[in-house]
Order: sequence, then C-alpha cells, then structure tokens
Amino acid sequence: MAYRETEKMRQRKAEARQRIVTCAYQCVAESGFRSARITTIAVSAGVATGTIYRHFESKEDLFAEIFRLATQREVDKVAQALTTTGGNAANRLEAALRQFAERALRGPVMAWSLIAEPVDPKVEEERLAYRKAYARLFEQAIDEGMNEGCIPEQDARQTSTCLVGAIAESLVGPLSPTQAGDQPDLKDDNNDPLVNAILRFCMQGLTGTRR
Amino acid sequence: MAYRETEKMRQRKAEARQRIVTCAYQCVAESGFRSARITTIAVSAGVATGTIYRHFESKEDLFAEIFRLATQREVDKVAQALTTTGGNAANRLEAALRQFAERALRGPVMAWSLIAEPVDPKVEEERLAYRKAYARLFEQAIDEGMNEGCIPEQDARQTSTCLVGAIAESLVGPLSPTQAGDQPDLKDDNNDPLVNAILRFCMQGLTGTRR
DNA sequence: GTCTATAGAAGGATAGAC
DNA sequence: GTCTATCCTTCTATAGAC
Repeated sequence: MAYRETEKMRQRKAEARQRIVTCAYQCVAESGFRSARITTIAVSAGVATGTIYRHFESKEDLFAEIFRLATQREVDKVAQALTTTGGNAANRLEAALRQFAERALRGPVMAWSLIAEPVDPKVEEERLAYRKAYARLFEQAIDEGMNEGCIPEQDARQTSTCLVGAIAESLVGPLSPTQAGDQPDLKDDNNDPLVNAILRFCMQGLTGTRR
Repeated sequence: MAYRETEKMRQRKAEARQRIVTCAYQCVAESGFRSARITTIAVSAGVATGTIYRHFESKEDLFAEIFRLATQREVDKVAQALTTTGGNAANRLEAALRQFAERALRGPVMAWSLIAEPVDPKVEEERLAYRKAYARLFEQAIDEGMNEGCIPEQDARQTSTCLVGAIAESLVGPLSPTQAGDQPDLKDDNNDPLVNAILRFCMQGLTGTRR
C-alpha cells in the first residue's frame, strides 16, 4: 500500500515543529540569535539535528520565523495598550510607547535580538516589515488624536515613523550586550529616567508642547 | 636571491587595492550591496576575481570597508555642517539634520544601502557603530545649545539618540527601492515637505516648541 | 634561483525558474 | 520539487619581482 500521510502523522509533525519553534525561541531569548546553535535547539526539542531541516529550509528561515513570532507578540501588546488604556489618544499613545520600552528593558536579551542584533539579511527584512507594523499602529492613534483635538494637525504617517525610530534607537544602547549590567534596574511607577527621557522627546515631537 | 617586497611592489599593491575599493564603491552606489558582484568589481577594477581575495578576506569584509568609507563621508559632512553653519546651536543642528536628509534623498541608492538595506551581520555592526558616531556629533551640538540657552536643559545623549533614530527611520521608506520613483523630486529652498515634516518632529522633540 | 602575486578556471553552495 | 544557472571562494599554473 502506498504511503499516505495520515492525520496522526500530520499531527506528530506539527507537534515536532512546534517544539522546535518553542525551543528555538527560548534559546534566542536566553542569548540571542548569534549564539543560538541548531544542535542545541535540536537536543532541547528532542529531535535530531537534521530533523530541523525537514521543517525549515535553513537556519535563517527558522530564525526569521522566531523573529516574526516574538515581534508579533510585541506588536500585539502595543495594539492592546493603544485600545485598552484610558484617556485621550495622546495618553494612550504615550502609555503604549512606555509599555514598549519597559517590556524591552525587562527582557533585554530578546529585545536586543529583535531590535538591533546584527543577524542575517532575512531577519533584517523582517525587521523592516515589522517597524512598519508598529508605525501603522501609531499612525492610527495619531489620526484619532487629531480628530479628538488632543494632537495638533500633522502628517501622521511621518510622525509615527519618527516615533518608531526614536524609541528603537534609544533602546539600542541600553539593550546592547556590551553595556548590559551597566544599566540600573528598571524603576517602576512610570519613573525610570531613561524611559521618561525617551517619552519626553517623543511626546514633545508629537505635540510640540514642553514637558 | 630571496624575494623581499620592495617599495615599488607595495605601491602597486596599494594601487590595486584602491582600484578595487573605488570600483566596489561605484557598484554599491549604482545598485546596492546585494546586487554588487565580486566578478563585476574585479573586471571594472582591472584585476582577476581571485586577486580581490588577496586584499580582502571575504566579500563581507570588502563590503564593510565600503560601508565605512561611504558612511564616514556623511559623518564628516554632518560635522562640517554643525561647525560651519551660522546661527545658534539649534539652527546649526537643524541645518545639519536637513543636509543629512537632503543628501540621502539626492543619492537614494547609496543612502538606502547605508541606512537600511538588509546586508550581512558585518555591515550591520558597522551600522550600529556609525549611528553612535552621528549621535555623538548631535550630542555635542545639544550641549552647546544648552550652554547658549537656545536649547532647554535635557539629557543630551538621550536626545541625540532619538534624533538619529527619527531621521534614519524616516528615510527608510522614501529610500526603499520598492518605493523608488513613487517619490516626487526633492524640492530645494528648504521646502521639501518630507524633510520639513522630519525636521518639525525633531526640533519639536528637542526644544518642546510648536512649529 | 627563489619566492610572491596574479590570472583564470574549477569547485561547491545557493538561489531562482519551471 | 527538481533542475538550472549564477555567483562566491579556492586552487593551481604562470609571470614576474628580487
């Protein structure tokens, strides 16, 4: 009888793939893309090294998937903060930016990998795409703010792009492994000086109002 | 008689290296890192393909050198604008930012390669380093502005980083090859709407004053 | 005569087409 | 999914410097 993939087999494969993804995610979260080894991922996922290449074309493709997975989580968090926070659109935007920065500083290894770690071109392409995704979210909030009247009229797309750039670039240094440990622990209560400085610039740029 | 490298030979080698660098630079300026071919560079430099590997360990190393060369030019231009422009520190800073953006939009292929093109990790590392170089220049200008009294007291390092991020991110879209041609020509007379929008955000973020 | 640098093509890997 | 084509890299023979 000819081989035909059964439902059971399909499920097994999907489970193996899921384990690989989960373990790769953990490896990256622990020490970044560059030190993530395919063999380490395979061992912790309980599969043979070669099996990984049955599920992913290459290491780069696996990394790109991990990148998308991890970044999408952050994008969702930002979207959530923008919709569930109280106050006007400017307040919501500020809360979302603050949350983005604080989450990054609380999980600095993964955040560094997502924001700035030099990886390969495939991951870089994902970065470009996801930066646009953040910008679209911010753009929508700015549009709302202009309608509400709490944000001055401006090119919302342009401003949203500036916000993405400013906050990402601000985190590069503090998240950098060469500087890790030099940083004091993140202060809670909306009172971290680094985060406050970033937000000051962003909100001033957005509203043109001194803070 | 044993062979020993003479001054003449050293000069020949240096010239060959220089030709390789120049031709590689032109290739990148014409169509970016990704489409730059070692063989093409070799032919236009008048050397054999293998010869390139006598001067550079790998394609990535050659590219990293081209990146440094090209980016240093831009850094120098910014430094120059910051020192030779008239007016107070805020004016000089604005002029430098404007010039950076306008130069990028006038040479979009090279600018895209330097700012955002997904290349390899070695080039990415150079990018991180050079972004710091820009930030240091801006930081110095902000410090001057705070002393002059034309810029409010703030964390100059943090703000300079935000400026670098905002302006770089703003240019990613307009410089992107997928969008090239969609853009109207750069308007002169300090009147390009894109550049003005970027500068508005940057200067508002810096000074907290509506413009 | 000995050693180096260069040319040019083979090898090997990867990406793209069908 | 396979096959082709392209392109980076390495290798070897040769020309030329000392």
